[in-house]
This record gives sequence, structure tokens and C-alpha cells, in this order.
Amino acid sequence: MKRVLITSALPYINGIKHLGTLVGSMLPADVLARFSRARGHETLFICATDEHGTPTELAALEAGKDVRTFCDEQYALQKNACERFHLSFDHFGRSSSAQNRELTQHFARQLWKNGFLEVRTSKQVYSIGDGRFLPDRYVIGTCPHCGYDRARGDQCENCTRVLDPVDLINPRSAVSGSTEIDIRDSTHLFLKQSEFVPQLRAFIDSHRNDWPNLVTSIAYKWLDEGLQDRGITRDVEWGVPVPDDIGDGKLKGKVFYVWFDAPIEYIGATKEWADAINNNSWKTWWYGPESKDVTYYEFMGKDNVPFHTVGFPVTVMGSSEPWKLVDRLKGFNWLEYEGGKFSTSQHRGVFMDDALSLPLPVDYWRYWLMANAPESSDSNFTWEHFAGVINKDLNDVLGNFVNRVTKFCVARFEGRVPSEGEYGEEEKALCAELDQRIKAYTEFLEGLEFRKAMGELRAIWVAANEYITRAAPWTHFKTDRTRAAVGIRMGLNLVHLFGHLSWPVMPTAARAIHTAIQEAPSIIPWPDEPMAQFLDQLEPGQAINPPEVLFSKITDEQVGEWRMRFSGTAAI
RNA sequence: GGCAGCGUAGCUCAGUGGUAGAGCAGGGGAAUCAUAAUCCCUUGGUCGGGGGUUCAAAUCCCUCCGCUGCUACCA
Repeated sequence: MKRVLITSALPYINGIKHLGTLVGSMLPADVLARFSRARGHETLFICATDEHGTPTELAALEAGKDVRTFCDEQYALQKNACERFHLSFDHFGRSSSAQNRELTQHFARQLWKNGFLEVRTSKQVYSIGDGRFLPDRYVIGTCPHCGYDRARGDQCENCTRVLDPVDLINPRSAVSGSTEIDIRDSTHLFLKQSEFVPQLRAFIDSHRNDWPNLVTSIAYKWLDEGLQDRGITRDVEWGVPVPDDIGDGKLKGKVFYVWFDAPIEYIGATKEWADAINNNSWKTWWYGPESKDVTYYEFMGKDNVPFHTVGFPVTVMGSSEPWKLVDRLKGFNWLEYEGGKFSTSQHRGVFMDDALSLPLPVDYWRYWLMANAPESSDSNFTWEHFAGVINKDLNDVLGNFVNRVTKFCVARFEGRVPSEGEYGEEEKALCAELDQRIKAYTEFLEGLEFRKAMGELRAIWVAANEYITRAAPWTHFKTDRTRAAVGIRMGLNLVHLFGHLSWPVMPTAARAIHTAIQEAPSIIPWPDEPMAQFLDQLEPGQAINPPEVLFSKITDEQVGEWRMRFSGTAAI
């Protein structure tokens, strides 16, 4: 059997994520996972929280909690939000797990043994006031180029110049404001990425045709600009400790950089999954000949691309062990909010918990986000657009079709699948169109072209409305009951079809639609049969159960209220 | 500053050498099963500006303008 391994970029632990994070990694990965399961592939869908690093330590400090407790709480929040969005992870792990610690240390030992790690001493910013080393961007001061007085140590936001923290005039800690800033030597491990350029280039070249242009162009850019060796350790507390046997004991107290251990957590979380169910198959997904039948998909926003096309592959290649590299890498652009950026600090835009707090089915979000995924360029969420799409596509085109067909069946055919008559030319033409559209829909999902896939799904709903208009059972019923019966039987079969086709993107609505016709399995299988067969499978005489109103519309008042509420400035 | 992506109808976007497309919105009509929901027809664009290559350019090349992102210690 074909095996499909899917990972979503790990959401950082520091607070609930906004819709941009959802649309750029977790949600499309979920749609693929469901699609893959529906087709009968053995599927493993993995995600986790990315917990280590300075921002976590500082957020915990601010919250007055120890880091572990802070992460435990945030993990629970994020896991809950993901569940409520019906993200069907087989396992939602944590990069702070024992499994990840073990694997991260293992990879580091392999790299050290193979000579791909080097101990180097570099100058780091130390804040005496905070009693800790600070990442460059946590030092602020006056820009030596433009005089902007809140320039960050890595880059001036005002003149966009790249800076070194030692260049700042009047440097101070962004954490405490302390001006007691010291530059101290610190010893770190560097990963010799530069030695892997030919191998990486060959790797990227081999995926020119099956990765988005966005992804390969980012990867080539890094290679073309001259790949530098990268520090993979940090002077912080919260992380995977560097083992004593690496670096001749010179790295005592250091931890690995979060970007070193985070991708390894894809594997770590797989082991967490296996350990939790006492199953020792985790390695067959990742390692050696046993993983040959696995196709591995990664999903991420464009900011993550360098780490997945360069950093992580170097870790894997440098281990000289046969760990699996990604096969299909899907990258996304940004989702904007009402023409601007989502802002975590100003709480501008819709976050996962916000979306869940509104009286809207989760499937509204899932459908809109996939239909408007930022694939070829950044895309923009506006309440007006969201309401327009939901009201038209889900309420009018899909929901109303289910409603009109099932209601008519109850009114005129005793709520049972009518038995009279045979399918004719109209039905044959419909089947031919749907065969073609479903093929296209399937291929778009296989090709990870979600926006186009949703367009095709919508076109399928429209085709059903066109058919029922031509078949006009309400007209024929008065003079030719048999002809009306044929139209309604086809209509009911179409409703059943929608339960199948909509499941990967709208699991709850799909289940409700399917249940209108008959009980739904937990995984609603993909329709592989020709439509002439699939759309003629409901047993005549079988009772149906028209659902309560499937969807309801978003009102102008709601649009106005929510636009105000999430603007990030009006909220006081 | 450098690099990358983007710029196509009022809006959101497809289209990478061969007569400019879809959905929404707008206009007209049909139908009355249905959540006034649907279906049919239709208005609308010198494809960001300019130059070039070509029998032919939204598409390839040059240049300019605009927007966005990245620029390696935030993740």
C-alpha cells in the first residue's frame, strides 16, 4: 500500500496562532491528510509545538511562570484550538519531548563524528541587567546610519539596513531597557553548511518541477548568495542540551538553536506517536529501505522555506544515515488582514481562538481559507469577501441544493429514493461532465493546488444546480411522475456525492450532507467509480433524512461588528 | 542598498508565444422545488508605463514605476 507522511510546520508555542499560520501550514496539510486517507492510503499526519528559544523564555518571564509550566499551558491551548478546527493530526507533539531530545542529540553526534560541526568563538551581546545573552534583535539603540532611535540590533526598521548590535549607539536591552550591555565571547557549534552546496543544489534541482516556484527560488537564492556555516547552539536555558561528548566539553550549559531541533521534531513527534500507542513502526516512516514506499510532504509558510530546503537537509545529509528527505514541499505566501498585516502584538486580525469564538461553523473558515490560499502571491482576508464567498458558495450553491432536493423528495416522494424511470441523455451528459471535473479536482489536490481544487469543487456544485434546473422535477411532477422521479433520484445521488467530495476540506458539513442520505463512515472514501455508476447506487425505496438548515448566512451587521472588533485599534 | 515575488475587468484571481478568461458585484430574462436560494443571457480590460525581439507578446528581453517579502542571532 502507498504510504503518505505529512508534516505541518510547527506552530511556535508563544501564543495562539492567527489564520495566516493556519492557512500556510496546518490546514492544507490536514486537507491533504484527509484526502489521502479517503483514497485508502496509509497516512501519518504529524505536527507539534515548537517550544524552545528566547521568545519563549521571555514570554514565560513576562507571564511570571517557569518556562515548562508556560509551555504546558500554551500547548494545551494550541492543541485544543487545533482539535476544534478539526485538524486530524495522528499526533500533535512537543519539541520539548524526551524523544526529540534524544533524536536531536543523536543527529548532533553524527554530525560531530562526521566532522560537519566546528567549535567557534564569536562575539555575543550580554545584558548585565538581564543576566543573560540576548539575540541581536533584542538589543535596541540608535541607528548609526539614519539616527532612528529604536533600531534593532539585527536591522533598522526605519532605513532597512542590516546592522550589527555593536554598531548601535546607546544600546540597551529590549527586554528590560537596561543599558548595561556587554560584548562577550561565546563558544558555539557551527554546522558546515557550505560543504553541502553541490548536494543541496542537486537536491533542489531534482524538485524543480514538483515544488512551487516560490520554494525553489528561495532555496536557490540562499545557495547562489553563498551558503554560510550556521551557528546551531545558543546561550539560553530552554532547549535541548548539547551533550558533553560533543565539542570536547567546551559547550557546557549550551543548548541547540531551536531551528536545529524543530525540524527533527517531525521525527521526534513520530516517535512520540508510536510510543504512545506501543507501536514500534516509527522508523519505517523515516529511515532506510523500509521507508522507500513513503511519500513525504511538508507544508509551511515562506519564512520557513530556507530551514527546510537548506538547514534540515544538511542535518540529514550530514548524518550519513539514510533518513528520509522531503519529497513534496509546499510553501505559502502570507495572508493579510483587511489590507494589512496580521499583528500579534496589536492583536490585529483573526486568531484561531477568535474564529472559534464566533457563531460560525469551522467549515466556513476551512473552506474560505483553502479557496483563497496565498499560493501564487499574498492574499487578503476581508470580512466582506469572506461573507460574500460563504453566503454564495456554501449557502446558496451547495446548501440550498441539498435543501431543495431533499425537501422536494419528502414533499412528493414520501422521503424515499424514487424507483421509477431510467437515466437518459441529461443524466449521461451530467456524468460525463462530473467525471471530468472530479478528475480535475483530484489532480489539483494531488498537485497541492488548493485554490484551484476549491474552484473545481464549486464548479461541481454548480453543475448539479444546472442539472436540476434542466431536469425540473417540480414541473414534470404534475404531468410525468416518472420523469420527476429520475431527476430527484439523481439529485439525491448528487447530494450523496457532495458528502464524499467535500469531506477533506469541510469534514463536519460533509458528514451532515452524507447523513442526509445515509449514515457516514468515519473516513468518507473518495469516489473512484465512474459517475454513471456512483450516481446510480442509492437503493430505490431507501429513506432519507433531510438535514436542518446546513449553513446560515453571515449578515451585514455581523460583518460590520466583526470588522470593528478585530481591527486591533478599536479594541480597548 | 542587494535579492525575490507580485502588478490582468469595480473586487478576488486564472492564463507563460497563437483571436484576452473565471467567480463575485452590475444589467436583462426564465423558473417557482428550495435558505429570494437557482438557471440562462449580458455590460465591463490599450494585461502597471515605455522600449525591444518575433509573422505573432499578458507571456521572451531591456528599462522605469508601484506594492510586498527576505537579507542568515525572532521564529
